[in-house]
Amino acid sequence: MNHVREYRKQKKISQMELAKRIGVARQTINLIENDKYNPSLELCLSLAHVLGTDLNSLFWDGDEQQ
Amino acid sequence: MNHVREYRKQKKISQMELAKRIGVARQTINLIENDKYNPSLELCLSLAHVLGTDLNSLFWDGDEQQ
DNA sequence: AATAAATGTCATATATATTTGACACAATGA
DNA sequence: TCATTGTGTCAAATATATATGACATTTATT
Repeated sequence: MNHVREYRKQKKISQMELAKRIGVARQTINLIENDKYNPSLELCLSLAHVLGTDLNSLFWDGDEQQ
Repeated sequence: MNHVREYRKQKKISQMELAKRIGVARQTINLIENDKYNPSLELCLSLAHVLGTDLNSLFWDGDEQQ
């Protein structure tokens, strides 16, 4: 239940393009977008930077959002 | 360069106590505090919840902090 | 000073994130 | 309709996060 896909589409780039910019495999992006696994912090930080946002916006849901 | 240790000390709990509450090994906490590796997102989320804070406060440093 | 608690660290084992290559199918555009 | 691009997914291999047990050292606490 993260917001990676939304932010990626907002940037109008493909999974492959996003993967290339971050330096991971396309499958990694795909699996993260579909909540199939559990990325490392370093990868989350790269995603946030490349997508022009921050950790909370991508991965922190619910009530206690600041 | 995360802020786990600061928030843990603020809560006045040991690495062992924090590890127990989160359900990981004490070494895992120790290595994260000392930037020896790269926790999973799920673990980061647990840390944020148990420490009463959020992802950005623990792991998002620098300029673009919101 | 002595005892206990907290921390740093090592070595080995296991679970799982991530990679690579490939294929099928959907969507898009020529 | 054909070609292209994007996406979902599978299987096998590799890298690395995490666990377990142990020990040394530092930091309270008495």
